[in-house]
Amino acid sequence: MVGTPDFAQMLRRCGGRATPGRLRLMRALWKETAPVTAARLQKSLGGALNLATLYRALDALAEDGVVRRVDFRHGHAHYELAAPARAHHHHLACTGCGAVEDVACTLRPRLKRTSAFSTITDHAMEYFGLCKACGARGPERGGRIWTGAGE
Amino acid sequence: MVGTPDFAQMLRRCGGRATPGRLRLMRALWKETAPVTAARLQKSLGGALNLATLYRALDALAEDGVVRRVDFRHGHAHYELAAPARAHHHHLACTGCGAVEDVACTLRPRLKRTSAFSTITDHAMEYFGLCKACGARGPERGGRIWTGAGE
DNA sequence: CAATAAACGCGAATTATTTGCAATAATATC
DNA sequence: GATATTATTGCAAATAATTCGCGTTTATTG
Ligand SMILES: [Mn+2]
Ligand SMILES: [Mn+2]
Ligand SMILES: [Zn+2]
Ligand SMILES: [Zn+2]
Repeated sequence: MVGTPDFAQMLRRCGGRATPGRLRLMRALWKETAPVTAARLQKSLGGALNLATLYRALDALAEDGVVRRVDFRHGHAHYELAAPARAHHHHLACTGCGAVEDVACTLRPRLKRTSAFSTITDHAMEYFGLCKACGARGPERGGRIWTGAGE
Repeated sequence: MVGTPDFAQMLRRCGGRATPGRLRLMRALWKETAPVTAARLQKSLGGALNLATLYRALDALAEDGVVRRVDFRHGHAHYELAAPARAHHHHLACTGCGAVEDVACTLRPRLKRTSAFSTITDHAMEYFGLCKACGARGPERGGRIWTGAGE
């Protein structure tokens, strides 16, 4: 992971097309140092992509695990590059100024002193998976069963 | 924590008023077994509270830490009773059917086999706190500094 | 009981995100 | 390289969750 990853190949491997728009999107995400909003991303792309298109691309990429959606409790989503471009990790967000610091995922986060943060006032941790019933039902073709509609 | 907590006192201790609406809200939350949406909560209250009022109450309560906002990646928030009524914990949510299971917070979550779930496909973990700059600045009267407006 | 500020309902406004649809362009095939 | 197939795109309109303004009610305090 020395130079820039081959995004074109990465996109195609996920069953997508390497369009100029998505390539720019990947490169823009690659440069980011912290999760960004769709709106900010669009600006950073010089408005190259329509916002609706951008959301669609991000959704597709998140679906494939190439992009990770992050919730900082701001009322909107943030996105960042995930595997295989970037190693799995978590975040520490400042509720005061919005500063974000990466945190390694030890799955044993007895957070030690961190350089840029003084206090940890709260944390969120949610696990996602399949209950036995759904797991037994097998990977229903197409994935997602429960859409969340109405709840 | 044998019987029902004294919600009236709990509300007043947080600088709020023990209105019939908020008392019913607390009792409704107390009965819930998993985080619920504002809309669902309103129904469970028989529409006793206006949705806007409900959101205002939930915000205030979350502010005081009495209520915890949970993100299950459904595009809307879920709420549940927190301290001192309920012990701190986390969740395991089924992306298939939406089933939710509580997970103890060991801060060392090497998730062992759990009863109702077969697989854990993903998890989210975000920490919140204050960076050194904000921490040094002290608890600005009123709390929140960064509103997230515009980002 | 009167004063004060919190809480309420209602309707309108915001915001993030999604969708329908017709036009384009990337990939696979020939 | 030309062609068929299908994903992607832009744009405008639609949703859905959450918030706000404001005039009215009511809990709390003394
Ligand atoms: Mn990160
Ligand atoms: Mn719970
Ligand atoms: Zn800060
Ligand atoms: Zn399930």
